[in-house]
Amino acid sequence: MIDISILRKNPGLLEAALARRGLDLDVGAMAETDAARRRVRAEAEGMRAEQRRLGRQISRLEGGSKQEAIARASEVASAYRDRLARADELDERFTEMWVRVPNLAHPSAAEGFSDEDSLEIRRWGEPAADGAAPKDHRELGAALGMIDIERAAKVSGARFAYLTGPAVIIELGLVRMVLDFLADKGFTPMVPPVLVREQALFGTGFFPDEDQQVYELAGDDLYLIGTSEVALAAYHAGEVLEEADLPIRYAGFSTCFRREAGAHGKDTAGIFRVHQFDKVEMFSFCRPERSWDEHEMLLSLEEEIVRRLEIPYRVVNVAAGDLGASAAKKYDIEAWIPSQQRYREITSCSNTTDFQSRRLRIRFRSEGGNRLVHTLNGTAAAVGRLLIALLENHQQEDGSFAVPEALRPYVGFDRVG
RNA sequence: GGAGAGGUGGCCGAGCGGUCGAAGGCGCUCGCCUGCUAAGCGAGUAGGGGGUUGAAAACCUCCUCGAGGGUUCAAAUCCCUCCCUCUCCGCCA
Repeated sequence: MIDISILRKNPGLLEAALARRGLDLDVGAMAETDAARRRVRAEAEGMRAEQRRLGRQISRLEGGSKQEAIARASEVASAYRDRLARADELDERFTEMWVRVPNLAHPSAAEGFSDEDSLEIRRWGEPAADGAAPKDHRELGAALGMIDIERAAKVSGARFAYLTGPAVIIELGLVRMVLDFLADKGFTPMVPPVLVREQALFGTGFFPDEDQQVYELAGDDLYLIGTSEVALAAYHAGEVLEEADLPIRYAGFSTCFRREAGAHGKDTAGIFRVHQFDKVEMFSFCRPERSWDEHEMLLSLEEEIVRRLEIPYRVVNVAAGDLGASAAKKYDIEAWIPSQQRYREITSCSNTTDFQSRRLRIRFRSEGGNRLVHTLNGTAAAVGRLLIALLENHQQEDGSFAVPEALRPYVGFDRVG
């Protein structure tokens, strides 16, 4: 949710912002409904004030004059109820529209509407030439006893995998390496709940826009998170934080669940796009003034992790029209995938400014009143995709996999195969 | 899963149909006192909408005592549903 004052003071600006995202929402209807709801609510409140005045008199009256006053108050009360119902109705109609308005894209977000419009910022490392790394992660994973997709299909269907043997040790080592690295930078490690209420998903902006991506439990009003961002953001919902405590940074490790509805036929090979994977996610609550610095910092941490794993990558600035509802700006890191001879997304880092904190009511105490914090999130390690990048980029001529130096102390071996 | 007790401001905690957005305490802010600090004394201190204003301040007003409904002229207070916490029993990694 964005600050409503832009609708009241500068609807043209809002229209332009929506156009930049390729959205065509009826700003005029929003402004009209907003004005109507305020007018009607003011009328209702006037009636309510009168009713309360009468109520206070009644408590001091006796006998006949009391009965008379009660009759009068009764009339006012009923008129108020009608007006209030009308105001609630208008509120609801307005909210339905307003909730669809995404965050305003930052001026520095790339122009365009799809992933092809992403703006490359920089590259690092030497991409393996075609043929130099002959096997894809699927072949390697099967040959080295690390990934079993066929049996996963038997048990759970398409887009699932068993990680087996050395892959498990590598996952745990990777997670531990990244948590150590982040703890050292002031992040508090967390293992959050993976089942959350609807409110957490609405608060983070996944609802109503991306509800088709989210698994819902049949018997309970709970949903499986697609990223620990949801549980980490909602952790401080409704709270007033101390300014001196900011920024508050968490490193959440959790399994993530995604329905991948509408992705049929896309990335069907291997574990690039699966329904379940484990991930370490960075999340930060900070003062609004520093969120753009914080964004750059989170990106730099992501890059450092990928560099330590010696994976060639590039950083892109995602196009405004390709952003999720909550993000004002987003950087993706894309790893070089030799078998595909192109860069593929392995991390993503967003500044959601006050979009989530407004919905979740997360504020901080500051001079002159409480203010909304800014929230940011960034992938530290998406295990499945990192495993792909690691296997393909560090495969050896003899078909084995060489563990990158930085990871060796955490896994206890230096090669597989 | 069964039984019981609770959810009140930044925190603790009283109130159990009207004068209550709410006693008291802690914390915080300002002032006084004091070699310094502590203590003491005095004052202030919930959040969120809307209106008014060029904007702010000031002012007016509504909402919020876990959430949502209901009864009533009037609800923190009575009724219903749900959520959460605690205790006991059961079950369990």
